[in-house]
Amino acid sequence: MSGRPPRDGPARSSEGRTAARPGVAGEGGRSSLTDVARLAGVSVSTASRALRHSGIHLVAATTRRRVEAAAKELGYRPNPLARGLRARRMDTFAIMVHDVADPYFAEIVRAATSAASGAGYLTVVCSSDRDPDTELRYVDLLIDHRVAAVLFAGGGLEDRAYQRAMAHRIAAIRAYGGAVVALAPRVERWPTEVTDNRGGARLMTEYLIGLGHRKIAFVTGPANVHTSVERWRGHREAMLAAGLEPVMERGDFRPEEGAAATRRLLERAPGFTALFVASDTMAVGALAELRRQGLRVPEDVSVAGFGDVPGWEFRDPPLTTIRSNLGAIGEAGVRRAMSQLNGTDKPPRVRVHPVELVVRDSTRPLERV
Amino acid sequence: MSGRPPRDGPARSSEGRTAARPGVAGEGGRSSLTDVARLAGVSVSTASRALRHSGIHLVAATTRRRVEAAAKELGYRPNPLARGLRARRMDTFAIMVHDVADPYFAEIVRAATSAASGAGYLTVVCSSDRDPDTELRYVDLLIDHRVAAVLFAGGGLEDRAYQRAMAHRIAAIRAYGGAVVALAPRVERWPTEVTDNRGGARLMTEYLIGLGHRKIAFVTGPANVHTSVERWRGHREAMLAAGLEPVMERGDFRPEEGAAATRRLLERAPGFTALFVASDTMAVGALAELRRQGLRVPEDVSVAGFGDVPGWEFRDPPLTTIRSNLGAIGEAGVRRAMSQLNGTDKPPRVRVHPVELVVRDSTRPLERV
DNA sequence: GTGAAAGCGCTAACAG
DNA sequence: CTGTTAGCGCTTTCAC
Repeated sequence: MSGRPPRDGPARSSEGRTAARPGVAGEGGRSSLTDVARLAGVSVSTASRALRHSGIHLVAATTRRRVEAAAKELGYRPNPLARGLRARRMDTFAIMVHDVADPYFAEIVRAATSAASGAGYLTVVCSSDRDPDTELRYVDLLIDHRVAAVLFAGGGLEDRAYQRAMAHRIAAIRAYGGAVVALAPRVERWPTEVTDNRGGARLMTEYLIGLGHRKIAFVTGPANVHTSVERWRGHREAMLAAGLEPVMERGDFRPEEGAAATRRLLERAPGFTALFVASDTMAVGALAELRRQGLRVPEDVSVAGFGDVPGWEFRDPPLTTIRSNLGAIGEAGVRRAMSQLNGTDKPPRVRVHPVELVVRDSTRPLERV
Repeated sequence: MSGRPPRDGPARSSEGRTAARPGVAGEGGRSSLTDVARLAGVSVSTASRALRHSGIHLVAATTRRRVEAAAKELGYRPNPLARGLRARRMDTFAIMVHDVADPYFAEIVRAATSAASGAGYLTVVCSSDRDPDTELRYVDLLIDHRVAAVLFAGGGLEDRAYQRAMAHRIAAIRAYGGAVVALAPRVERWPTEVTDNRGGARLMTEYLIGLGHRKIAFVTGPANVHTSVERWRGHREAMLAAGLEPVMERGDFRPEEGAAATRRLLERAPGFTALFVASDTMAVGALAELRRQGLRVPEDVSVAGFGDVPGWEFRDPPLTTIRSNLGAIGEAGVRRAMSQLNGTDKPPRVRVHPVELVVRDSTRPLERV
């Protein structure tokens, strides 16, 4: 029973290069269940049962031990493709983001891929550039590959045609037993793990008002992204509740656009003493623009962000912002997908993750002149 | 020939929910090659040939047209799992990074996933946290999944045990026809697309020397990462060539560590007039630390980075840095993998991508007192 | 408790 | 040029 196991399958010549070393893991999963069964002296089906349903007793204890020993000796690793073909579904996740290079999404991706790999799942990352067609094409590919779950990290797009097209695809995913999770607000009624966009925006606005600011300008994301809508809604509510007039401009979540929106605000509504940019990424651009125009932060204008991307506390000035726990959302998304897959998902459908106000140096009380 | 195609396979009850709508794409790839063949009135193998080898004429033109029409009518999409099982390899890429949340890697990932998807490939992202074991476990999973290629975006680790373990796995990948590409310096002799780390470090150092600086401090990455070694080497060469004494500290590419290394440098070798931090990410930390210690940039000390992560030109002060074209490297990596897969890869094995000196506001000529 | 057999969807000999 | 056959590696009836 020592040395190389017998193998009479169609051996490819190149296979000889890496000689099978029994017991050494990571040799590339070269021996199949057939090999294991043969070495253990049982049929393939028994081997399958022994290795798979380790909980239930479908197989005699001694047989199971023999199979397990054989598997270990051969360094057996099941072939996920064969399994997936049979099960009509792969043990693979996918995460859809608007832009992986945006630190906000990168952080979610980091947490999600890490959580998934902990459960032995690989994660496909799709960066859609916020383009509906690209996103739909990606989803088609994901369906072809029968991924177990798709996590949509970006806010939904408010576009009827896109939503209809997406609905068909989601039905297809569900049809083969796949799961879908939203990590940002969407019209579709999917299981959702989301940051408290509206509450966070309200919280920050109330904080600024509490500092004595009355003329507060606001920069949000694109009108067709649900996340932007929620943040704008929260800000607006707080402003109106305080009897203040909201002033808003939009960017597309990139620093350049944060700068451009700030420029427009400076022209359209000069004299604001606080600027709330509902995205840290855009806030960087806003700070640059204010500097360019000779305005000091926070002396001349207080600036607040949203998101609190880790590592950004090193900027100058350190930004007051709303901290969303991006890592928690990524992990929760994976857990949520898992529980859908094994049928243990429970209400509530939408789980809102609390945010936290982080006060740093970019905001200060309004000095009454 | 209208309406629902006949289908006598074992229909699952849930399948009725999304009725097959012939001609409508994206229905989830529900009809198989068997369905197409039946509709076209040919055998499965003929259908396969007609759809696959569209270039060569293995099939009569009329037959092909009939098959293509049937495929289109059914919205047929080949099942990559079945194909992969047969071909012993999937049409999927993987990219291994030290940390997806590091903008440096995020940018490479963005470019690579985008290039891959252009060719119809999905991309699995693995974030190893610079941990050899995590990385090896990931590679095992990738091998199980028979990914077509693995792109290693992070510098290799200088650890014999890790290198040996990796060598076995790479052999396994090659054994099934998979490709491997390095996007950073490594001891392993893989096809490589890499930024000019050494030349870039030399270039920046010469620039600083040209500004009149004589006491130049240097921060590089971890000693066991090959990228760090290259940058340190370039810096050292330029310093010695100018008859100057190099002073170096190490960080681990995170801002916190950039700050810590700077602090150590300030203690150990106070009085330097220029600080070259061989990573933009760490430079952010360095800037924060200098500020904390009351040193102005660039008045008191010039600071230079390495990498030029897009979007970071908005920081204060805008950083003088070495621009690596991260996007180009990501794309080149995918192209390189492709050419290995179809056997058209050509020398040179290592392709070095040129860098560019980007002068901004964080450096200035030394003022002779 | 175990084995034989069928089949997931596709491709590639091998005949004809 | 096209059909028949034989798997890729695994899981799951269905018998015994």
